[in-house]
Amino acid sequence: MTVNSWLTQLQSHGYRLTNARKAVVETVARTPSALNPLEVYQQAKLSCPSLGLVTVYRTLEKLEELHLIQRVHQPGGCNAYLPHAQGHQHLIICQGCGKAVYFEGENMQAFFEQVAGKHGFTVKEHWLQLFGLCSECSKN
Amino acid sequence: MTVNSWLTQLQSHGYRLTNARKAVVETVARTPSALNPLEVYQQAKLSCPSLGLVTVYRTLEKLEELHLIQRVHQPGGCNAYLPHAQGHQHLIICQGCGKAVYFEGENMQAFFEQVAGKHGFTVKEHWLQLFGLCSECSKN
DNA sequence: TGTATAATTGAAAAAGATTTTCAAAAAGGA
DNA sequence: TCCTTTTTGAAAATCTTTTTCAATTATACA
Repeated sequence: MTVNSWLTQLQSHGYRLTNARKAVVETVARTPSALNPLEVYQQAKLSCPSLGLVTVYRTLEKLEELHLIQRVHQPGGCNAYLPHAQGHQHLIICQGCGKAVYFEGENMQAFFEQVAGKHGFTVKEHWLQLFGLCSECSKN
Repeated sequence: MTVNSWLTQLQSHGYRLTNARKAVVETVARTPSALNPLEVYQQAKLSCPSLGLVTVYRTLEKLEELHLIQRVHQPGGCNAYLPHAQGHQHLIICQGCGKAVYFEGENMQAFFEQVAGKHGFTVKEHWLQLFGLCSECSKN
């Protein structure tokens, strides 16, 4: 279960396990779409009523630093987070419900290097993201 | 020349040509890397000393609305702008000097549709961006 | 070439998002 | 349980972006 593994990782890096952190971790780990700090706060506050928004910011920062979550860039904003994928993966995000799914990079690296090479660039990193509709949302 | 074409476009959409707008347009059109509003302001103020930051925000908004510039997403922030590419293109950004170059999408659409289909998604849009070093910066 | 008028401007204020400060509370080792 | 250090939430501070508003300016028209 992602939640316990994240809590263990926080602890093994010297961070203490608190109710506030558990609530934030549970919220981000179980939500299938990217949430911004305010959304995490509102959701996590349900299970930890004393939670403050500041603690959400601080916890997200630690989770990102441990590569447990990752910031997601969308046309509407770039401050939402998702659990990090295993290895290097790319994202498809549903424009209807926000659901996000990772997919493998396949062998695009060679293609990227070739294209970049034409312009004299050496590629270090790449971002690939698809936007569309998931099966549920394309029904309507 | 991009500058004149942008000014003409602004005018043909009912916007007046002012010194403030000319300074902003010139700055964005001639800079080979993505600039954020503050950077545009500092640069454009050199040729229009009375310029205010607010006007930079308002002008960038209009240029984006006319699809003359486009917002660029980078790890360090998502509020910088570049001239818009002809047709659908992708970006390579130099991590050293910030220089940005567009490249054509080739035939990736079919691949994207196939990958997305595996997860039940219909693709509407995609983002692809490469980060690396340009020929100048990879020398050092 | 003036003049009227509607758009545009910059400053200041407001709004939003994020970060810092700080005293009180809580976690976890002894 | 006690002690030390971390963590917390509230408030204040900071930064970015937007709104408000009176003064200025571009442009159509006489």
